[in-house]
Amino acid sequence: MNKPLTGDEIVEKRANLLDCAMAILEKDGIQALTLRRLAEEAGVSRQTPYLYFKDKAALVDAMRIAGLNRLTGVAQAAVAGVEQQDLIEQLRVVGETYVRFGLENPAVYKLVFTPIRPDEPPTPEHKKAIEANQNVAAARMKSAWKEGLLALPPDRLNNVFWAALHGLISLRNEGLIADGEIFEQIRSDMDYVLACGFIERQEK
Amino acid sequence: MNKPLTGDEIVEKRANLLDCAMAILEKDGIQALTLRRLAEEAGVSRQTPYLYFKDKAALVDAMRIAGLNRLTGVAQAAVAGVEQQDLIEQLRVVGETYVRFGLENPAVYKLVFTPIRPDEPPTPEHKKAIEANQNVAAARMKSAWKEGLLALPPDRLNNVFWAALHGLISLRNEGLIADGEIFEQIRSDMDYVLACGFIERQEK
DNA sequence: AATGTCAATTGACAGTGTCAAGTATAGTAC
DNA sequence: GTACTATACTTGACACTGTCAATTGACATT
Repeated sequence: MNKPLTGDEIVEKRANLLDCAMAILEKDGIQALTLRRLAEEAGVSRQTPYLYFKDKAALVDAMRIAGLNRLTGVAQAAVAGVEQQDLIEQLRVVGETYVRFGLENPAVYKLVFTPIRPDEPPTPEHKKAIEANQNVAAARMKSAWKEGLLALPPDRLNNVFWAALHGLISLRNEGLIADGEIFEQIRSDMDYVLACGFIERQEK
Repeated sequence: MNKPLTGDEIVEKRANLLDCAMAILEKDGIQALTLRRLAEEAGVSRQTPYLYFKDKAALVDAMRIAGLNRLTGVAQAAVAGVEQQDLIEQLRVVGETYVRFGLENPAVYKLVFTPIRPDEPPTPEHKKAIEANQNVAAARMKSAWKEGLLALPPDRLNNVFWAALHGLISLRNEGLIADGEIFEQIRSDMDYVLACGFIERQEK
C-alpha cells in the first residue's frame, strides 16, 4: 500500500480521518479528541494523521470548517422548504435551525464558534465557510430591507439577531440559564427580536 | 515553615495562588496555565497547589468564580455612579460595563462563561456568584417592570438583553464579526434591544 | 531528647503532541 | 529479473502535562 496516492485518495483518507474526529468529538467531547485515539479509531498508525494535517490545531481547524458547513447545509435545506412564505417566517426557520443544531450538537456548535488560535486570523477557507453560513440569514435580511420591511439596516438587525441566538444557545449549553421549556422560550425570544426589527409583523 | 496553618494563612496562600493563576491566564492565555508553571511563578514547589485545590479543574473553577465576582464588582461600582438616573440609563451602564469587561479581558470573560465540566452542576458558590452577577441587571429590570415601563416580563427581557450582549462579545472576541467601531456599534445594538423592551424611551 | 503532626518537596508514571529515523512496498531503469 | 528510488506508513524517542505516592523537614508536645 505504498504507491503514490491520487488526489482523490488523499481527500478520501483525509475525509475519513475528519469523520472519525467528529465522531469522537460528538461522542466523548473535545477533551477526548486525542491524536492517538483518532489514529486507533481510524485504524491507522499513530503518526498517520500528520500526513493529512500539519498538527492538531490544523485538524481542529478542519473540523471547525466541516461543522460550520454542516450547519450551513441544514439551514439551507430547512429554509428551502419555506421559500415561498414571507421573509420573517423564513428567518424564523433559519433561527430555529440554528437553535436546534446548537442545542442538539453542543460540542460541535461550541467548536465551530470558538476558534482556538486567538492571534492568527481565520484561513480563507474558514472565512468562506463563515460567509456562506452567515449569508443564509443575511441574504433574507437584505431582501426584507429592500422591500422596506425593516426598521433598521439589515446588517445591524442581522448582528443583533445572530448575537441573541448565539448568546441564548451558548448560555444555555453552558448551563447558565435555566432550562424548562427552553426551546419554546428561545423561539419566542427570537420572535421578539425579529418583531422589533420588522416594521410591521404579518399575521399568519 | 511547617507548623499547622491558621485559617487565615490558608486563605491567603490560596488567594495568592489564585492571583498568580489569573495573571498567567491574562498574560498568556488559558493553554499557558499549567500547574507546574503556576507553582514556579508562585515560588512554591510543583505539588503545592494540590494542597489548596483538589485538582486542576478545581483551580479553574475557583478562577471562574473569582473572575465572575470581579465582573460583578465593576458592574456594581459603575451603576452606583448613576443610581439617581432613570432605569434605562442604569441598564445601559451595566451593559456597557459588561461589554468593556468582555472586550478588554477576553480570556477571563471566556473562562467565566464557559464551564469546563459539562456534566457536573455548578457548585453552590458558583451558583451564588452567578446569581449576584445577574442580579445587577435583573433587579433593575424588575423595578422597570413594576413601574410599568416594560413591554414584556423582566426575566424575558433580561434573557434577551443578556444573550444579545453575550453573543456580541463572544462573536467579537472569536473574531467572527468584523471590528471597526465595534464599541459604538455594540452600544447601539444594546440600546436597540433596550429600546424595544421599554414601552417608551425617555429622551435625555 | 524522643515522638508525632503536618506543610511541603521530590520521585515516578501514564498520557499527550510531535520530531526524527526507520521500514516496506510499488514503480522504474537497466 | 535485479537494483534503485520514491513514497506511504510505522516506530522510537523526547519534552511536557496532571497526578499519585513516598519522602523530607520543621515545629509542638510529651
